[in-house]
Amino acid sequence: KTPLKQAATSYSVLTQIQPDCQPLTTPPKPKEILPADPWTPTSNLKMLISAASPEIRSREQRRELSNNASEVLQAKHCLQEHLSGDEYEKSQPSRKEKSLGLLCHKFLARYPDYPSTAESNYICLDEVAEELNVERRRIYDIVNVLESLHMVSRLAKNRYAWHGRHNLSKTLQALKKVGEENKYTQQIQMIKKREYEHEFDLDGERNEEMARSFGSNEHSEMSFVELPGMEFRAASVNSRKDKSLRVMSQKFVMLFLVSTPQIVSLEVAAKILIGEDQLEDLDKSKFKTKIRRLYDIANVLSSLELIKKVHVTEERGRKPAFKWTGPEVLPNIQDTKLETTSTTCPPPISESIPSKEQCSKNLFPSRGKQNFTRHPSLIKLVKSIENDRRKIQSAPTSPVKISTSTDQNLSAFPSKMAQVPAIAKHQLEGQSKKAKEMKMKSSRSALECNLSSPEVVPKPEPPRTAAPSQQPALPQPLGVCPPSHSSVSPVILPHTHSGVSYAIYLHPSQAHTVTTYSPSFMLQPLPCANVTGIKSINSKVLNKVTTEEEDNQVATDDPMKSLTAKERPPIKSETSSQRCLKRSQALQENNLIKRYRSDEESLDTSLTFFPSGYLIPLTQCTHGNKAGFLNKEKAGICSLQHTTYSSPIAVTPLNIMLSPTSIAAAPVLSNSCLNSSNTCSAQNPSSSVLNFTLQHVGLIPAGVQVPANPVLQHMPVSSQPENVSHSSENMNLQEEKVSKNILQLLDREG
DNA sequence: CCATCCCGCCATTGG
DNA sequence: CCAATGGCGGGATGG
Repeated sequence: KTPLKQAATSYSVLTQIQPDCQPLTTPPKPKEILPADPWTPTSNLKMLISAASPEIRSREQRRELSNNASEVLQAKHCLQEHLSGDEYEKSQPSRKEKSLGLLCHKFLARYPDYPSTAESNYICLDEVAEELNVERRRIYDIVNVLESLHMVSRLAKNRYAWHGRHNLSKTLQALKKVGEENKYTQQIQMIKKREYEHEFDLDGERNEEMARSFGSNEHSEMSFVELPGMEFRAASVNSRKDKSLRVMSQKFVMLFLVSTPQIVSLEVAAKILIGEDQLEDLDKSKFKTKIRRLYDIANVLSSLELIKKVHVTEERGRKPAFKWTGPEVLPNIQDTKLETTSTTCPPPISESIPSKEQCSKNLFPSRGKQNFTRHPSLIKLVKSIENDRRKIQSAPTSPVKISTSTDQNLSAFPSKMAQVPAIAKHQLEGQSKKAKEMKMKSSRSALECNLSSPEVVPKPEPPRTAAPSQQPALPQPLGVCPPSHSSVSPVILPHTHSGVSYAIYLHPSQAHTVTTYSPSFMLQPLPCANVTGIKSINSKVLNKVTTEEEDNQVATDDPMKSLTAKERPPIKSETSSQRCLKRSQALQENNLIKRYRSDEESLDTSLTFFPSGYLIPLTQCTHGNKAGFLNKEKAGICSLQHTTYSSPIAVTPLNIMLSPTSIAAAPVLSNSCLNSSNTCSAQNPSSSVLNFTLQHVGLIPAGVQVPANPVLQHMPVSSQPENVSHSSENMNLQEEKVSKNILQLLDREG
């Protein structure tokens, strides 16, 4: 409102930006370096640029045009528009310029990513607020989420310490772990599932089941996740840990770290974050508020370049979502010695040993005042384990032993197979709007394509470039990855990720719709219903993620949609009849679902999990032959790395890479998939995968199909065994995990 | 219209 | 008790 405001901002920003030089002290407030020139769009522009450049400077290795830069540029454009038009708009800082994101950039620009010594940088809220010319309130917003990442810590009122990204890696590890313990993956699935059902919406009876499905889901609240080593001092000042924004922020991050295509839609996030306290409370206003907060958090996370905004498009329309762009988080196996170098951030650390030691305590503080908030989760873990045990014991069916089964969220499980992005999307250079932009985008996306997948598949037919020659190399899948790009290609690391996602390849005509979905859903009884799926037959766009520059369509995970998808090409005759029956069958299936549901009920969260042995990471997608096969099968499946681009035309087939493990596990697959294989004529995806896989690996001749277990075939509800055994497996592994951790701990201390 | 999210009121905290 | 914090959601804004 006041012109002074702007002027002040501009100089303060200009002068504060020497973080690289003297990180040791809070930059003195230079009062009159710049004769605060009157506010003009131009000056503001300058400010923005200057704000940006040091940022960029400080992270040379960064991708050229990161969100960071682009964001600023965007603002710049905005301003330029103002300029060109009429600069009469002098007084309108324009909402964007006051955005939290921008503010956050300014804030971050003041401090180095990796301060040389942790203790040296202090932040005085007052000061910052003043210098940045914002309401103090806003600073709190920023600082809170920074604190949730342990990039800062509170020292006293008005006083924070700046740690930069030194702790980031550890924090993320911790968060991921907690997220796993919280079964966030499952919760996400749950939400999506329900969402789907809702949409499926047969007659008015959807609410009834919704109510209880979450019932078992009493998730004890977890509180702020502390980083060991950061807690000192905290006790006195940090007593109030229940600050929701911080916790919320952590949880939000967890969602990313836990879900496999690291994309989280606001909606899902909000639901989960709400669902934790109060279960089903589709309170509209509460939801709305949650979303609001998430935007706030997302903004600063974006500024930190940990996430970026994308869109998940499905038949309903596009939903806002965010994609993790931060460092890959490895399950923390390596001890404190080896700093897991994040892919994104240069690990300049060399002398930060003190701080590291400080943090290196252990992730599971066992006693003393270290009893920070870590405990609740542990407790919860135990609780949930016991719970599981109980459930299992009371389970109606005796568990079937599945050797390789593993829970999704056991990241520790050595599925050595690296996942390499499977599909590459080639941009159609058909249309043009803004030449330059276009150029930029396409080049960039091409780049990303390259990164995510060794080869770009221009068209389906001539697999020329493609690598039919590319044999499914079992042992080392990684080789293919271009090592260069940092932030975009975290893939390089052997992706120990637990949950692997799969993509369904659609018929060429459906084009631009590649979907990833998480395996766990495949075993759901729902597929049947799906297949009968109403709009599925023609539904073209199932799910896609669009980047800001809506050029790239990224695959995302939405089990439902994707399932719907595979129904597509009605090849067999039965399909038609099936279609006729759609309606009635649908109802029938609905019942089926319910039945299943109730059965499920005895089983905790009741999600059927895809044993990890089923992981079928894909190296890459290649020629069209396979595509044909897949299409015929109505579904192809491959695992995706986070980003996948689909071409409007090209159906990108795949190479499946199998590890011995998965092969071993394969037979089981036929078992577990039958539940969906009878009612619907459509072939069950799982068996498709199996067959495809086996064929591909040469275990069975092409053309031969491994039939689903004939006996079980007519048992609609048959997933229980897996479920059970699964849970138990899960439990065991978790326990094992815990004990391992404890051992580690002891080891370290000893 | 609707996705975003700025703004600042006002309840809590904590010093 | 008062300043520091930080829920919270109305309503503005840009696309």
